[in-house]
Amino acid sequence: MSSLTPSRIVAAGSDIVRQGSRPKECTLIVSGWACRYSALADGRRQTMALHLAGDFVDLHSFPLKVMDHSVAAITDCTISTVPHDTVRQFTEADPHLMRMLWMLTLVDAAILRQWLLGSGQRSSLEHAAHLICELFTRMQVGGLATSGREFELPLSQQEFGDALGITSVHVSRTIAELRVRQFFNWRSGMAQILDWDGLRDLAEFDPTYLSLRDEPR
Amino acid sequence: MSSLTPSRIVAAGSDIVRQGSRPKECTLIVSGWACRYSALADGRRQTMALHLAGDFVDLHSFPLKVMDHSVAAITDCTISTVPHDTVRQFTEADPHLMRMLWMLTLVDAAILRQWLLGSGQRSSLEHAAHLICELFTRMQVGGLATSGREFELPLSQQEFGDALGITSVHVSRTIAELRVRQFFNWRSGMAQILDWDGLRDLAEFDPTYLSLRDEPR
DNA sequence: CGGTTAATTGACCCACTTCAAGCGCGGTGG
DNA sequence: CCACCGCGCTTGAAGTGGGTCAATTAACCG
Repeated sequence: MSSLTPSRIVAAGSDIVRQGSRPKECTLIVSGWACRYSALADGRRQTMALHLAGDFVDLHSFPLKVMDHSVAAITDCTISTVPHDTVRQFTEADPHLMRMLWMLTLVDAAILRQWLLGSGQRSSLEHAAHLICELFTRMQVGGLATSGREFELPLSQQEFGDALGITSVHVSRTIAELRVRQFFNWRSGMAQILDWDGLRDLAEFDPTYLSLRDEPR
Repeated sequence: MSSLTPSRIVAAGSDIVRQGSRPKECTLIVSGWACRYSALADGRRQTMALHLAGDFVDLHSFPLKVMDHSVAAITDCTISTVPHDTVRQFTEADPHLMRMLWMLTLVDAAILRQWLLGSGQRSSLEHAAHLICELFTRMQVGGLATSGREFELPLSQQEFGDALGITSVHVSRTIAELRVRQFFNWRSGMAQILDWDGLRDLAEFDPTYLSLRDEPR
């Protein structure tokens, strides 16, 4: 889209959008990994979404105005932005485009519901397996998987745990269990699926919620 | 809106929309309480949203087509529906209306993020306090609070626990603790806030995420 | 090759679960 | 009008998944 600003690079670890701010533009991840997160006063931190290349991280700031959470770069990220004014013009001219953007935020919400289901009801092993299935599926669809069973997962176990709502110590034990079961391996930023069916069944993963099928909208 | 169908009544406990279905209309709660939920194969169940009079429970089915979760009536509910075709016509004619509906789904998502933060990081006491603050605030805004500190909360402790991701036994103990602290009381469907500041501070409740302020959209 | 950060492992702890037994209370029928 | 029933709430005792704390090892990096 010609209305994208020239891309810029954000260093790993730094915030892209801050909670409480009122963005004037929407941010698109061109490359790298980012997360949305919120923290409590004493530092307990919850990641609410993981974003890959091709994702808008703050589309909701267009209708909602105030950010209720922050977005941070996990790896170095290349980002590009679209001014809200441009989004407004384009979407008012084209209802279909508005529906598509709306839909993107709804897929984020559907993912969020799965995370809540995982956090509330799944064991940490099931929850981790589900997140792995989700990320692998999204990366395959986005053409980001290295091969049929490998993909980059450049998170620390701490960051992975922030998404699951468990400690890094327990992430280590959980991944160890997945290794023992020969379901999954993950070392130095590279992950491989060893047994997709095993993971899928353990997690009760059903990709419907990702709305991958082409449908008239 | 004249495009609403005549309302009908759904009995407490029955499903309003089923997971996997493809609704042809959007459902509005006219009176009563409803919830969105998902369940795992063995019956573990997570509530993903609580809806009151005035809420659309499945607006997302308009852009997304397939329901990734179910909606159930908690109390007897009066509901009304708007055909997707009507929503389509009206929103294509009026971008502002589309943005407003989009915004409603985004507020649901913001609530969901708070629930995830609660489920992942807050203790059950803090989490319960936060949910109480949220519901009371929403009911006040909707004119549904009985008085300045009372409101109807017609859920069983089981249902309340399904929203928090804890067992009904632990809900009982948690509410007991809030009673001991003189923060909150809840008996036979009626709840009262005894110490708003206490609850708010315990929960770190900040209503910004509910987007209550009027803003140009 | 030393210095730093991330992952692993072990021992102990605790918030919440499970199981099970009372209890209160509204509803119903005799 | 009251005995009885059933369901939801409460309470206690015991179990457990994941947390905390701390020491060790492995990976990375200049």
